[in-house]
Amino acid sequence: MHQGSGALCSAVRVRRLYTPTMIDATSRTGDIARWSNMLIPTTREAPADAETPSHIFMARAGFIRKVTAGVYAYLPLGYRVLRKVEQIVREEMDAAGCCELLLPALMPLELLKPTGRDEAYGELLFRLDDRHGRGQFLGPTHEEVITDILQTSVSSYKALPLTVYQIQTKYRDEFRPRAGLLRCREFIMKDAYSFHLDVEGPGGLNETYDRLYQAYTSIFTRCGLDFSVVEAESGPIGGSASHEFMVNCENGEDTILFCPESGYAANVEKCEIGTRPAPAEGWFVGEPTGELEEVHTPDCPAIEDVSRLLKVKPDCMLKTVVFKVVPRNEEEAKAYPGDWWVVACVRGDHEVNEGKVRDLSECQLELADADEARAAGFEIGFVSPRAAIGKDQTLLIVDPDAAVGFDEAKGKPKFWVTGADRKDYHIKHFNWQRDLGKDPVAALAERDCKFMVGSIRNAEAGDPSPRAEGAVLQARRGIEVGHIFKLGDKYSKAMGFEILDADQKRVPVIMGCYGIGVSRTVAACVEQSCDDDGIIWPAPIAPFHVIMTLIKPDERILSVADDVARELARCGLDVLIDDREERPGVKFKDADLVGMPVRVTIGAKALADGNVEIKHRRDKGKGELVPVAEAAGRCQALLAM
RNA sequence: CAGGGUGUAGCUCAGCUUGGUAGAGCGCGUGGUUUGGGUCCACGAGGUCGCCGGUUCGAAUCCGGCCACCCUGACCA
Repeated sequence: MHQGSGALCSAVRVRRLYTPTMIDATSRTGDIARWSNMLIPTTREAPADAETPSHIFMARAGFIRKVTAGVYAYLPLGYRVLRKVEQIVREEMDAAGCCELLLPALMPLELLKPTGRDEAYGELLFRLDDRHGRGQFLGPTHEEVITDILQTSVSSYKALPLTVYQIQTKYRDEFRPRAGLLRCREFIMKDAYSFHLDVEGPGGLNETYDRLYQAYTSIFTRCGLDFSVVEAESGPIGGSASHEFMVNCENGEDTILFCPESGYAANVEKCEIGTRPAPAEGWFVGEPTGELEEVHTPDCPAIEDVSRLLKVKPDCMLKTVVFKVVPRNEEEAKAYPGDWWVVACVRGDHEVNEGKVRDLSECQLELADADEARAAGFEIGFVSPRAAIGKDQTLLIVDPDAAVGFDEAKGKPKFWVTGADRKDYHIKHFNWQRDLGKDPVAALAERDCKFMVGSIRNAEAGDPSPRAEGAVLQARRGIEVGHIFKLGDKYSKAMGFEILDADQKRVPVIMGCYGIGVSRTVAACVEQSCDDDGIIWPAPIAPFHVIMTLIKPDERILSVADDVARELARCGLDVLIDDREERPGVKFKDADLVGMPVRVTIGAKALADGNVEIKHRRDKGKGELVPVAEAAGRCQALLAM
């Protein structure tokens, strides 16, 4: 848990906010391009595999082209957006005191041996053999290389703290790439790594972590995104504290939960649940609902199957999941010989959260292999909490929502269905006190070390907030665009990266790592900002700020267009002149599709009075008539809105 | 990885059940027409029907194998 940054830990939901000064912050001269000179293959129809708005529109508008599953070419307009996002990332990273470098994408497999990530990454890792038969891989992230480089180039504590970053193509052989740029096998990522002597204090990890938290907030704000920051699990990269930056979007793959009272927000994997008080009668207390009855449930290992077959709601069922203890080191393996098990029991409509089971049991766990568990007496698919009773090396944890014998809402004893611990059978009228095989109330009272009640399920909307009395969690979907981690000494220890401190003591270096999915951010922008006609780019990352639609591009009109474009460019605006010999309707449709924030229409009629038409992409209709001389100013004003 | 589905023109798809050597719309080219929200008309170019094998006089179509792509799910049994 990240300590000491108070407000930073709470959810920050940032409104779309960008100002004109951001557009021409560098006071550079804008670009001018003619459509006829560019590759912008717009289409009326989307590719059959495109389903989400960002995928459909970026394909139709000619920003990207699929080359193979999860691999895309960035066409000129797409590449311009990508570069603009990259530039924002660069500016903010540099401002936060980080320095840019470029690591290789292709690396030797041996590099992952010390941290064991060649195994840990498994199938996700893109592997290949070179002509000499040496194992190579394409980098999914770069902790090992950068640690290796720093190890051989930084030998004094005086060089720390240090934060380096790169913007690189990453490779992950996803099970299932999907949704265009949102989940790719090849994608662009900014990854940063920081190195410290300490966690706390000046120059420590926390200081950099907080600074990059702020930098990320600036980056996504400048990109025009509506996003939330949530507490997160650190996942396969490992480490302690971690925050995710989530674009708020219904199409997102991640579920986040937040407390409207306290501002607490977390990924569903991580989200804590507020106290769920014991029933008035106490845990497990309640009369049986009937005789214990065994029912034949062939081929129904899943809750859903049984629920359908027996016409029993999942919230009247107990789901029992078996984990095997994995010794964390040789000491543990020696202290606890043989197989140890943790049995987690939750209500049928809930999901077991492995992280919570791990924390409560204080053991490293993995889901038990079905055959192995059967051999140990757990009839996987038909397990009940009874299976944990009477076994020596087995801990049973029951979630509060499952640990009830009396249904307070209905005012009568709780009816339970659970496995019969025998293939193809379940039991009805399970009663904790009568049928468990030991007295759960007494076991709790005497603090039986093999039995406990604890919060071990994923949080859901409607659960009590862990941070505000009486408040209730709400759910929202999001797209993860940034993730920051405190790694601690995980990598430096594994790779033996130690350094002499001021007291001449060898200490492992403390690390942090910080990622931004650059290409995913581009897609997330489209998800969040489009309408039926196409994309509506936020000005700071639009491929061009202005599209100039020429109704009939004859010499005179072209000359006026060039003049206006030069003036706009002088103000720092990028201009795309649609000079194609196309019907006006086609050009208007394409202008809406590609989504430049401002359109300047130049036609003979308005021009006769010295006017052009200017409108924002969000506004319908023809736009307002503006004298040619005032066009640049009007465009800037619109972009600032 | 499991389950389902699809591969036919640059794109979106029909044709396959019931075998006879391939179609539409969009796009593309030429000519005309039109010129402020995907004009209209005519003519035209473009396909080893994913690959390999089998059945057959004959296969886009039937059978087998492979490959690619897509959807759903996914350590919760």
